Amino acid sequence: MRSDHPPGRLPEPPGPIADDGDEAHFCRTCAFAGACQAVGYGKPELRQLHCLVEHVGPFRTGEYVFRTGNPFRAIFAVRSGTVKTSMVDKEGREQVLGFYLPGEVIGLNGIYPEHFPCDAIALETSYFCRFSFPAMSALAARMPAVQHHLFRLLSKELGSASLLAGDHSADERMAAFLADLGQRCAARGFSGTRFQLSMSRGDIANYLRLAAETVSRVLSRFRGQGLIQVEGRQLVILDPVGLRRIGRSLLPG
Amino acid sequence: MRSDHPPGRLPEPPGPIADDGDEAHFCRTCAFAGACQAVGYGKPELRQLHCLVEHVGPFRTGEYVFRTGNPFRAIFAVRSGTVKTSMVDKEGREQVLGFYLPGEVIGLNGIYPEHFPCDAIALETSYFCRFSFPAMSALAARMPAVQHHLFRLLSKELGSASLLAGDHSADERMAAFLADLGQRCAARGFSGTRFQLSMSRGDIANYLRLAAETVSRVLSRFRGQGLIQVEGRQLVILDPVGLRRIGRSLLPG
DNA sequence: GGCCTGCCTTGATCCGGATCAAGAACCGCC
DNA sequence: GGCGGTTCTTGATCCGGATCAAGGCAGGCC
Repeated sequence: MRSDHPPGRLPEPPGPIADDGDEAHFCRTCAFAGACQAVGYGKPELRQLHCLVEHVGPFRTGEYVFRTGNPFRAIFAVRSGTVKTSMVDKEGREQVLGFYLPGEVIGLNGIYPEHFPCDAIALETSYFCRFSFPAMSALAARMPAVQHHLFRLLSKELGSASLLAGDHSADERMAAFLADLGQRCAARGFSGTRFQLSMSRGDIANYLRLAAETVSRVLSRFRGQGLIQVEGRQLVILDPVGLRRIGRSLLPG
Repeated sequence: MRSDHPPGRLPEPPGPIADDGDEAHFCRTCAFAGACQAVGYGKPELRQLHCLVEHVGPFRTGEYVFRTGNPFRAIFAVRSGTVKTSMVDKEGREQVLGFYLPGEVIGLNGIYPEHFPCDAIALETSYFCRFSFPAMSALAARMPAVQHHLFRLLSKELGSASLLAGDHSADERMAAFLADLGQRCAARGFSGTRFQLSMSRGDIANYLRLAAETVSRVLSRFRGQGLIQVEGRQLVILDPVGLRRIGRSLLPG
């Protein structure tokens, strides 16, 4: 949801995710921050968690982090940048499954099939923390906090997957999408009301199961209603409450 | 997908799930059979897995196994009968999330929120194995096979949740639904081509994000095409290959 | 028996969003 | 600079499935 190069279009300061933390504190908004805290900083166990992490990147826009069918060996936490995951069905139609921001984890759906069931594609230059899954499982067995954290991550993703399933109007979907994105940006320490859409209209449409033209029209309508301000991929949410109200049937809580 | 009372409408013999197995072999088509095998029958660890299971039921048609908001303490494996899980959104509209057959597990989506995010309702008289989740986690920490099995269950559910998300025609959805159901019945040792729909047309429609009338029409059309035979809730799949072809874009594999 | 209540089916109509089409804005590249 | 490709926007038309409406059928209850 942000460019990792100073683009001159984003009014925020570089942001807290710009770099990973030092050895002691790990990535500041790391996907495993919760687990680390539970373990307790400074404990030897934390060192073990750090040991199985590998920093990978950069992946440039359009590059694959992993591909459908690749053997599942690791999960990835976004360190900076944005990724989309998508499947290509038997008819060759793409199906966007999700967008992931810094601090979020991709690859969990590869555990069961033991191969990644989807592609993960960088939407802008992106960096990741790579967690070897066998190593992580082994560590989880010795550290209940890590195990529980993994269960939680899986379960959380399960919850968000069922949200998109409902039959909702284009307006509801779009509003919920924007409100959710804003909220997730805010949770990562960015502005929750002013951010970049790093994905194309086509990707948004595909994700929301709409046509790209519909996405365009709804955005225009929302702008006309004073809910948002859009200029290309730069977005400002003017009325978060209104947006949230429109999308409330899809939104958690 | 079957009645647990001899209904006289289902030509199959009582079926292998009619009762749980003995102490040593546990439920024959148990959701944790894989974990048990990995542990090795007869090992003391298996005894521990058995210890944390509690057999609950019967739940009569329409009764709740758990409700939205109930504190999450356990997961449930269906021993016999069928369940649907559903959420009620802020507008009061029901949203069916899934149907579960013997050997399948419900409640995993409660881990993260620590409360069940949905209702689980018996569609016919049903029995369950209740696994205390704290106890199960603790056991998982000591038994890698159990831990891995839990990860797999979660990840598998993640995969199936994303299937419904795509935009597919009513015919595709319906065909995929029937083919999937048949396959799951077969995997549990029942007939994969001749079974009871234990859910109403309304529930199917809701699950597939269609109107009940559409479900009715598609079933009639499929019958006309010689794909299936339907009489109330009794279903016979006449052309599994044809059905599978229609629904192939949604079906795994 | 008669009546009521769900559930299911079938027909008629309507509407939201897909699709088709055309043009605008914005690249990167030669 | 000019040019071709991609992305985005907006308008016109079309269609699949929702909605409205009516009737059939089975089970439960008085």
